[in-house]
Amino acid sequence: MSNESATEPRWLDDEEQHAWQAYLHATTLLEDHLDRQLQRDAGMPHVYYGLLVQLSRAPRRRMRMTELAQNAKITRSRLSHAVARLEKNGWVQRENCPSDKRGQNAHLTDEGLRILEKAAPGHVNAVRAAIFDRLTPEQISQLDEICCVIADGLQPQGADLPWLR
Amino acid sequence: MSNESATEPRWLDDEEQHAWQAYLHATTLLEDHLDRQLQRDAGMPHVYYGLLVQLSRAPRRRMRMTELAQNAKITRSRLSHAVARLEKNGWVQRENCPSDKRGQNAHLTDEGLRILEKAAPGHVNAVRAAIFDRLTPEQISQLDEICCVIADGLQPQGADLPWLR
DNA sequence: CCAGCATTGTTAAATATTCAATAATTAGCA
DNA sequence: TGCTAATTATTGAATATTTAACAATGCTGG
Repeated sequence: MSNESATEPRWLDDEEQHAWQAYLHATTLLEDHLDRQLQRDAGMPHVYYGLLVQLSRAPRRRMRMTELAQNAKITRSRLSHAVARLEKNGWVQRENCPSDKRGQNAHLTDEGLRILEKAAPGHVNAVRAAIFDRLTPEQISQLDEICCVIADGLQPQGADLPWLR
Repeated sequence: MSNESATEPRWLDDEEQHAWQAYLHATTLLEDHLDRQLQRDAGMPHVYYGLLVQLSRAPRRRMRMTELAQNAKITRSRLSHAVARLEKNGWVQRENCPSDKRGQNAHLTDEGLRILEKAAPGHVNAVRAAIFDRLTPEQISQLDEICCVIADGLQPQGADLPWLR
């Protein structure tokens, strides 16, 4: 009768605590850094840039809103707002989906592609400088594996929906 | 004269690309997950929770605004807004700093501490479930090391200010 | 067919964050 | 001392995100 696990959780030990702190510091510093870099050089936050990248890789530079949101790991609502803004910039255009009257396709415009190509080198540089030029090849593959484990655990992987909220 | 590095950046190779994608997915999924968990269980986003944690560990549960911002890796402006909100909740209180008339101390109130203690178990659980229960001890120390490297590279480490923006 | 349920994408309002500018104070130094 | 630069913290406005609700359309079983 000495098991109090119901009321007393398993706290993090020193190593876990340290790793967790390091993780928080690294991720927040990096995200801030990339946001500023892209805001300055391309006029958009990192997430928006990621959307353009996704679209640029899609067939005909088009993607359904839901699929785009899934790939970028953001909610549909957030995507709606983001695309509205990108559309105002002329970088993305919305189109009705032919096969589903509810659907919309986001289309990366020529101008959007130009902006993306202009921003890409600086962005890769920043990512390299922050990560890949500082880690050994072993560490890169460790990071990859670790992140996959974490991401797998957070994806509603059983079902493919409603995936996020 | 075949070096075009000035115009053509070193793009990420396949492994780097994969690791980068995994990193982005893991970090955004995790941050969203923790934000929702804490918003639901404690009525505040993850960053705000982190501020309360910092204060709870500080001597007399008090800390100068700038120091708090540094520890949490956020801007002073963001902290000002955050503390304003936490103060409205009654969880934090601002006090004039005795030794520097410009300064303010943020003080974690008794009620703030109660809220924190109530929220902590669920939060640790969530962090454990997402990370530490899924990684091997080796991976945990790898993650620690990797994150330290990344964070070190992004800190204006030479000077201790202006540290963020 | 069609009634109900699910999915798609959007919206408004509340909340949070960034950015630039500001007032107040302190520190450095001629 | 007195002057300038730097530091502290805040503010307002612009931007971004969350949350819950919604309209429109699609799907499915009776």
